[in-house]
Amino acid sequence: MDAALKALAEPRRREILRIVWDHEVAASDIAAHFDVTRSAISQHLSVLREADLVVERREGTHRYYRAKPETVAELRAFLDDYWTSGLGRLRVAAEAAERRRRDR
Amino acid sequence: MDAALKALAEPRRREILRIVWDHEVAASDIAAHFDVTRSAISQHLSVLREADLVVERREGTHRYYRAKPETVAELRAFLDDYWTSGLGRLRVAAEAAERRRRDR
DNA sequence: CTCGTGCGTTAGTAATCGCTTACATTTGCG
DNA sequence: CGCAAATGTAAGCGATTACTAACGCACGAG
Repeated sequence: MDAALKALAEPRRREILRIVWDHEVAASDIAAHFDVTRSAISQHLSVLREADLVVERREGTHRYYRAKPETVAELRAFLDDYWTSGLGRLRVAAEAAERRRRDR
Repeated sequence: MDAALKALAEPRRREILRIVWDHEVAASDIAAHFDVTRSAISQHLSVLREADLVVERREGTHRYYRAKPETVAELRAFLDDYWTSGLGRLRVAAEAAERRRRDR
């Protein structure tokens, strides 16, 4: 999950994920969208695959990538929880105030 | 916005932002939560401040930090849009298919 | 079997990151 | 003023990042 968020902190990878969101796209077709080398894209795809954000299917000499909706959904849920889990935050802040009072 | 997402890709900074979510907390109180140096936390706070995710208020020798809800909301909106903006994705995928057909 | 194509992998590089240690700055207090 | 507390800043370090260039490998066509 942490790996997924880190992977999407990179704009290029966000764009790649968009491209393969609901279609399988071959690596070279993905690379055609960018000004960088195929190699760079291949490495980005590795990062996305290791973060489990995309899946790869091989067919002949081609390699098709597609977003993995489960992981995307998990990441989304993780963030939604982050924005809204106020209880944990309040507790931690209260502890800080408490500690400050005690240590003086 | 990009800076904000990048800032939150770091677990420590996510935790810091949580701590100052709805309370002003002094730098040293924030640092007390972690095993790393005050200095490291100070640098994390700089990153968060430059990403406009927190604001700083000085009072005497203290420096109080608090999350900036506007930026958090913007980031959240940006991501919500990312997850759901399907039209752009379809267009891009269609272009890829088109290009592939043309180039053969 | 051999050659071109599609892609990954390796090696190398400049930049950035997260961290520590040491020093600087500001503020309040006696 | 002189010292201590709260905090930032600077310098340096090992790890990682995003990239390029070059090579390697598997597959399909002839």
